[in-house]
Amino acid sequence: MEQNVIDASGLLAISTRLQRLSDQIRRDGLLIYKAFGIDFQPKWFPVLYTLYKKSTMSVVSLSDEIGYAHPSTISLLKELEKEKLIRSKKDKIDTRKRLVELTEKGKTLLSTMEPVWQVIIKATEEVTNTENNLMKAINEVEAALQEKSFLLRAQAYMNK
Amino acid sequence: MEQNVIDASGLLAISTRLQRLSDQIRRDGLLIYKAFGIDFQPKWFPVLYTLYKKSTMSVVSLSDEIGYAHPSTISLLKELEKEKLIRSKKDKIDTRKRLVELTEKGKTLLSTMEPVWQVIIKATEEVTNTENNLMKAINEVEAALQEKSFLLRAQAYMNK
DNA sequence: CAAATATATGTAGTTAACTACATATATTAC
DNA sequence: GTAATATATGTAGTTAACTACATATATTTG
Repeated sequence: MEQNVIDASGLLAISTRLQRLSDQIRRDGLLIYKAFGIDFQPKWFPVLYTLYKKSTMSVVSLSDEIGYAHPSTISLLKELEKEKLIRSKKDKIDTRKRLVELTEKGKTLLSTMEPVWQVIIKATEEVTNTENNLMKAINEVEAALQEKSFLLRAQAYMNK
Repeated sequence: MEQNVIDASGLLAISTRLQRLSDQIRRDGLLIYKAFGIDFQPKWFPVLYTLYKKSTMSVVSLSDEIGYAHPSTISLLKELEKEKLIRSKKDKIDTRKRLVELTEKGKTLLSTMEPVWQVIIKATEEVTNTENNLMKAINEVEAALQEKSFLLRAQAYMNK
């Protein structure tokens, strides 16, 4: 009985729990990069890694790829441009588009990060490979939400 | 092979993924309350629910209970006080302490929220009860981090 | 019991995402 | 081929957590 109350509280506070965990991991991530003497912020990862894989992308396609609203991507790109890790140029065909790519400095940084990534990946695996795997759980939940939103699911229960 | 790259990328971007999911769930939570015509923000939940369970608490003990830094709690309490959902009084014994409790309005709101919670709980269960249960995964990861931090685990790999 | 330390609360400023709105260019439809 | 619509980018302001610092009161120690 009391267990139900606790479960309810946990479920209702799930966004809070997720955010706290996110903050915690990000702070430690930053410390790990520092310990390796690398000037890199965890929040840069999705943008830089995507450009590393895909070479050249427009702002919106990059945003879609990493799952961010485009203004968030723009502000990350501003930082990365200031750090000279990326550069951008106009698309000759569709002049609305700004094409973004890694600079040499960016490519060099990403390759020097390889060993750090190995460490982070191992530590993350160690922490998340519990009975219920967190990464897989996130993937599954995101897939479920894509199929039918939280709000629609709730509304189905409301109409009963 | 490609699968490994995707996994590595996912693991490295874990804080980003967690935060995005958190944002998404919170936004939908707000919409659900709105749909019920209840003036309630998801972020209020941990504070109000804890006060509902424990009656009266100081600012710091409340913060510890919900796992927030105390300034975050103070700013939530300010909002809740403005909404007249909570009130506070000095601790007669230890005058440094501010004791916080629900007002009648707060208690009434929480009881009218009971049916909404049921809907949210059901929708959340539906979304999170996949093969790897998200709530359980969070609990497991938080327990693992409490035992040994992410940074310490990474450092163990660095020294090899 | 006075000084040093610890604890409780509070304020100011930061961060990293967001939404809403604005503008420029491209595409589609008549 | 022009008008209407859609798409791409950008700016401004918001949000909800945080850290760092400041102050007041309690507790501990010599």
